[in-house]
Amino acid sequence: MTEAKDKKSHHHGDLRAALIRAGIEILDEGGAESLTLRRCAARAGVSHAAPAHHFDGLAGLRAAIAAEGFDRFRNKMIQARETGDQSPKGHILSLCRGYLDFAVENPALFDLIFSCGPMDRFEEPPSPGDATAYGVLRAACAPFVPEGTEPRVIETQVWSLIHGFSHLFLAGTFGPSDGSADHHPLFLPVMALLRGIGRDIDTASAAK
Amino acid sequence: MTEAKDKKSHHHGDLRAALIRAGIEILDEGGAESLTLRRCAARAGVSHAAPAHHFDGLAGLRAAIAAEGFDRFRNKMIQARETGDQSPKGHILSLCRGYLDFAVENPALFDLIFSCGPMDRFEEPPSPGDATAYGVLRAACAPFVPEGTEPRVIETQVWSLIHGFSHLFLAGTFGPSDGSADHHPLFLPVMALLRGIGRDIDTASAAK
DNA sequence: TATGTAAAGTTTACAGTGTCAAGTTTGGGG
DNA sequence: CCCCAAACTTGACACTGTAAACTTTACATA
Repeated sequence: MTEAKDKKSHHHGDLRAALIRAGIEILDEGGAESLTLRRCAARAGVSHAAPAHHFDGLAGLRAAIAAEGFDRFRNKMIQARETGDQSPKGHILSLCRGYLDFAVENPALFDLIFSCGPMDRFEEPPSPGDATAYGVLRAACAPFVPEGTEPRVIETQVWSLIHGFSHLFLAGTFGPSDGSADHHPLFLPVMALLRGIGRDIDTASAAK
Repeated sequence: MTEAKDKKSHHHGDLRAALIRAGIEILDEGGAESLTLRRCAARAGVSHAAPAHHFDGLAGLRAAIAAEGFDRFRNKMIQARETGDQSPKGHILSLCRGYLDFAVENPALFDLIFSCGPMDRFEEPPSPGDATAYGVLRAACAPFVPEGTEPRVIETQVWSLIHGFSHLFLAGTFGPSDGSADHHPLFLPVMALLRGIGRDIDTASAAK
């Protein structure tokens, strides 16, 4: 009856995917507070207890939505990386642009992604290459890693800077967003901090 | 009956403060999900509808708790600033240490602070001086602001970097926290990015 | 083909939740 | 002394997550 892919076709087709889709819609229509098991079920056209057969309660649904959001996040960054110039610096800057764009366009989903426990870790490298969102960042950072330095240091610097800016921007810390301009005027100046990336780290003067 | 400061002493003493206190306790015992109007009321020893006379619903209580948390946050940073060495760089590094410490020690409260809309803004300067949390940051950043540069740029760089690191650390992105060490091993290396602070900003190569 | 079985979905029920509308107590000012 | 408004209680309602029992369906197997 309903068009199903081919995954599981007992009754609904694939209710699991439908529930995740419904959840994401609800999320960016009404924010995090309005994400509800019963509402997702209603939008998917099933009874309120149906999701229990696919997710471990509301927490399970949120985790599944976060995983799907993480996928979209990765695709956004892959796409963003290719729009900038082809210099290593251009790669990183375009990546950060994509990061901020995704956060602004999907604020509730963005928050959820970082509220459901870690998706994947630096410790676990992308399976073949660039499979994970962190893998995308890692590849962009690679040219800036000095010999003998742990890549994670550079990656964490970039990641922290763009994530902090995006999160604070979303929280309204930098003032009301103009809405007109596609980006906050502080974006480029803040990213300029990455100029000094990859140099030696003087832990000596910072240790005390 | 109960010991009251002297604010309002109709029945309870000062229920408002008691509810905020109860809320913070509940928050770091059971996390954000367990913060409930009825639970706060019960812990404060009043009926479930009593909070309605002091806060505008659950959102109002959360906002009040966030405001109180913001105060503690500011005090933590003021205190942290004075523990480091007296160099400008020491000021900033100690401040960032305090930032991360607060986030780790009060994760739910930290999240709440940045989930209830902006507390104060860069636009509104600290009343006389250093009154707000941003004022503390501003003072620490002041020595690094080159002549003719907008102070907000430097402040936003520092703020974004330490906030992003703290938030990602809390989210578990950097892997499970050891728990043993007082800080994550990446903290100092990441903060080393601030070495290059205050220099000219080459918007030219970053514009494209 | 007939049948049994397990998954998928429904229905019912229950404890908590926020919120509103009343009622009740209390304290202080006319 | 009395009255009134603020502080608090009580009761109710809609909504939520969750668990249990029940019904339907699709598929494997005999």
